[in-house]
Amino acid sequence: MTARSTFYLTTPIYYVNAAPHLGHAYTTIIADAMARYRRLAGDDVWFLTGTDEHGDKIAQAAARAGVSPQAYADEISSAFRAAWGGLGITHNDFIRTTEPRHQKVVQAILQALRDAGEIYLDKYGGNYCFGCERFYTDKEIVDGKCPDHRTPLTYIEEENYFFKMSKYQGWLIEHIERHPDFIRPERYRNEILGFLRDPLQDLSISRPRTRLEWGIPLPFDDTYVTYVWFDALINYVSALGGPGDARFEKFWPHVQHLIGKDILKPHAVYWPCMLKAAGLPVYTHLNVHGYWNIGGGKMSKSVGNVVEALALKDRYGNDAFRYFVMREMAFGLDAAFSEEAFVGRLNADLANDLGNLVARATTLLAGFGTGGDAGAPDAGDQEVARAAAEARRLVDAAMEEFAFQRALAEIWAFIGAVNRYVDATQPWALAKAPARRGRLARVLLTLADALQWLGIMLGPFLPDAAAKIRVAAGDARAPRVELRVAEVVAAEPVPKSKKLLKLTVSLGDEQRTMVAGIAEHYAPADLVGKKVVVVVNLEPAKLMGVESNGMVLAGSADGKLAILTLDRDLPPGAKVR
RNA sequence: GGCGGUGUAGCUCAGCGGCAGAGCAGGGGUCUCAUAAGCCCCGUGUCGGAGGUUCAAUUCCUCCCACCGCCA
Repeated sequence: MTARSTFYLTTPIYYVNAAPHLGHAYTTIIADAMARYRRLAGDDVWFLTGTDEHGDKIAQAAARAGVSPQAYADEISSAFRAAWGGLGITHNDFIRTTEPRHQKVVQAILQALRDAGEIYLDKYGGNYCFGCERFYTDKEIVDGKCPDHRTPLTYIEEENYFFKMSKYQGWLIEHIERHPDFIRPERYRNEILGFLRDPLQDLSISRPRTRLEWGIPLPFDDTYVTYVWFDALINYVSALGGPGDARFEKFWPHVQHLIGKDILKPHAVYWPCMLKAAGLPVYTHLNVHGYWNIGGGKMSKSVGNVVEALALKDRYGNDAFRYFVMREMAFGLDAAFSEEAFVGRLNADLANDLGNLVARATTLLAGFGTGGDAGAPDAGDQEVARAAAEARRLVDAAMEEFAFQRALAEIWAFIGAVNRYVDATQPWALAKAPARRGRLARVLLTLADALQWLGIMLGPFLPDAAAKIRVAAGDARAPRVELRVAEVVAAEPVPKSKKLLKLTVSLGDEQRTMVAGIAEHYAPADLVGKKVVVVVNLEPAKLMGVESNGMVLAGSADGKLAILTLDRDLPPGAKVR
């Protein structure tokens, strides 16, 4: 028994300059799987995603489209919401940086930092690229042009506000060294420690409104707006209502961020320094994943094939898509995305191993049932239970470090074990030997247990398939209710009972006593000769001293009660299906 | 240019001082409950190259080559 723990998980907020694609979907899917997994473990989970909506690029795109920046952001943000709906994402909140609740917290934090002397105004000049929304150093410039856009740069001299990030360099290095899994996997931690070996610069956090209108105004100087990261990163705090809010106080101390490696530096360097300066606890873990390579080339947000990749979800199903991205990519490393690999996984893992196991188990359970006295578990049966427990332990360990691919591999190792168990025990052969019915029942119970376990453990990864498996396993275990037509041959009140009648019913070849709670609605004489519907395979039960061997079916509503009868005649004992 | 990473079976990768591993693909066999699925069997690969340390190196060290990342 572990104590119920609190867990706050975030995805990045996605920039609304592009429609949702594979990169966004991967991050969000693994976050969802993690959130579902922790909920399954009984944790108190808050799972946040959202959209980042300010900046030049949005303003420009809106102008090109002939709409306001807000209308433009509304449209793309809705597309993200819709995409997550389609993928069955179970986020608890969706934040947008244009929402008042976010702007309020950003401004409060900026003002507090300004008051504390953490923000200062300074003048500087440099070569600026409007496309990149940033200055370039002389060394970076290629032939006097932007190294990225290949367009001419503009020399700009202006005053801006700066955050005193450099003063936190020593603290940050020490924090990372004292918490080895603060940034994980390790390769990204090393990358940041390498970066921090050189002096850290202060961070420019503003842009003059003359140049950039579409942003959050600085609370202490409204001729400026907040620039990029001070706006975007604070979403993780503002979505909880900010310091002082009950939700913030509850979840913030347990926050873990999930990001792609493209935004490592802001999250690993700027964000901890910002939090430290604001007097807020830093996150517990920054979990960093790699890129998807598509068709041999780099994944790029502007390339159409990343959108096509997401379309495979519609062609092959949500579960298949989720499974592929989580199983194929080793967390933290890059991976290749191709329809060929996708279909390979689909066939080998989902259809052959899992799908076939569920199909054969369902048929076996439905065909032979789990009724009757089950024999004692033998070593093979116990091994299945042991394998399930071991798999659970390994999946827990893998999920602790966001190793989704390993978690799935462990579950599939169990699926392999169950397939081997079915082959070894051969329930179809046991069914042909009447003397081995007890053994058969035990094997089928073991199989039903295994199926049930899979239905639960696969839930975070394959929500739809897992739900179907749980239904199949539940049906197998639930004793099938056996219904018959019965004729009431005698009826009398049960002594000292207001509600109960003792009925004697005929099932054709036998007579039984059944006690029914219908005395307030039917007189004994009204019932004799009636054809009713009864349950015949119940355990005997004693009611007010009378043993009842079955149950008469009746419906009730608003104090009225009616027993089920036939609208045509059938002989007593007729089966009801 | 500086720092770091990676290079292992056809493919994707694990192992990281003690006789080279897994999954997939491929070949063979077998069962019939099952989705032409399952299960069983089949891998001598200069562990990128060259040197070195060691009784012993895929594993540690140095250099080189190739690719990748971060920084400039």
